[in-house]
Amino acid sequence: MPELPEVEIVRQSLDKKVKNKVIQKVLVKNRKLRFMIHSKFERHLYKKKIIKVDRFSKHLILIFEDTAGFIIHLGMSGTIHLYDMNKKNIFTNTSFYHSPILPKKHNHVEIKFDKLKFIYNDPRRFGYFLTFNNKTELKKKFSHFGPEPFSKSFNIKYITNYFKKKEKNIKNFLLDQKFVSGIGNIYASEILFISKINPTRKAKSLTQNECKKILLYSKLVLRNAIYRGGSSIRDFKNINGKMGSFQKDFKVYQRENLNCLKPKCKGIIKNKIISNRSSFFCSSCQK
DNA sequence: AAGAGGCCCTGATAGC
DNA sequence: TGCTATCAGGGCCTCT
Repeated sequence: MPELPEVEIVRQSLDKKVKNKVIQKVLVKNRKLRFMIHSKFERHLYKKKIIKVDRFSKHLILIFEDTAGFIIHLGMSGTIHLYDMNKKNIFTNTSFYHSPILPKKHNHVEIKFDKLKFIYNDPRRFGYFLTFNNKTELKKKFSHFGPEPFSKSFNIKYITNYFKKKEKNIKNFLLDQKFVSGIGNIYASEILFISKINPTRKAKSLTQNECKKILLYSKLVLRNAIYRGGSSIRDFKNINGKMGSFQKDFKVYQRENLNCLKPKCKGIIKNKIISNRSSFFCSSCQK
């Protein structure tokens, strides 16, 4: 479900809630996720104090006092729910059921802090947990990932070099985490719309100016989405239960057959399946 | 080496 | 009401 902006919203909220809290108990109810949750997972977390919740790309990184920690990837349907035993409050980042009730089915991991319970729920099981013992190990986990859009190494030289001789379409590159990490199917369509680039264009065919647009608008679209609190597709909520509002800004995503929102453009938004993923674009103004 | 396609899952929704 | 088909925001693996 979540792309970089949604994960960032979860990170911000989660950081406030679990920072400086000590893990008292870990209960793994179902180890089957994309990768099996390691048998040492519980022991790895037990009695550890979380000093920070960080993020890289679509990964949450929970860091302990001793620089060890663990990574959470939410996959398509992973959600995090926090139950505050003092206030009897439930904080949830997403709710598929429009309900503030804690989910019953598909809870995989429960982490208990003093007066606070963390629940990881994932119906489709595309998410995963990974542990690391120190900074070097953490760095290694992300060594095969490309830069985030906000990174200095994601620059015009990097993009133009990368696209040389690349036959694959630009849409697939925006989704390719080895090229740039953090963009998913929604924002890929949005970035290409603002850049006025057709998703089916071969990467090598992009001009220097078009590469600049990819660079600029990748940053802009994601920043704006974070600012707006993430997207609310199927009721995305941040961990305080507040709805994100970026979906109000969608220019093409899920707007099939509607008018193009570019001023004076008479185009209609199309949905073309590219590599088995829907791609929304205006065939009139995206060249 | 790059690129295409299959596949891992459950649940919501649409159409009959 | 119940069946079936289709689709979903991710990304790994295998094959060519």
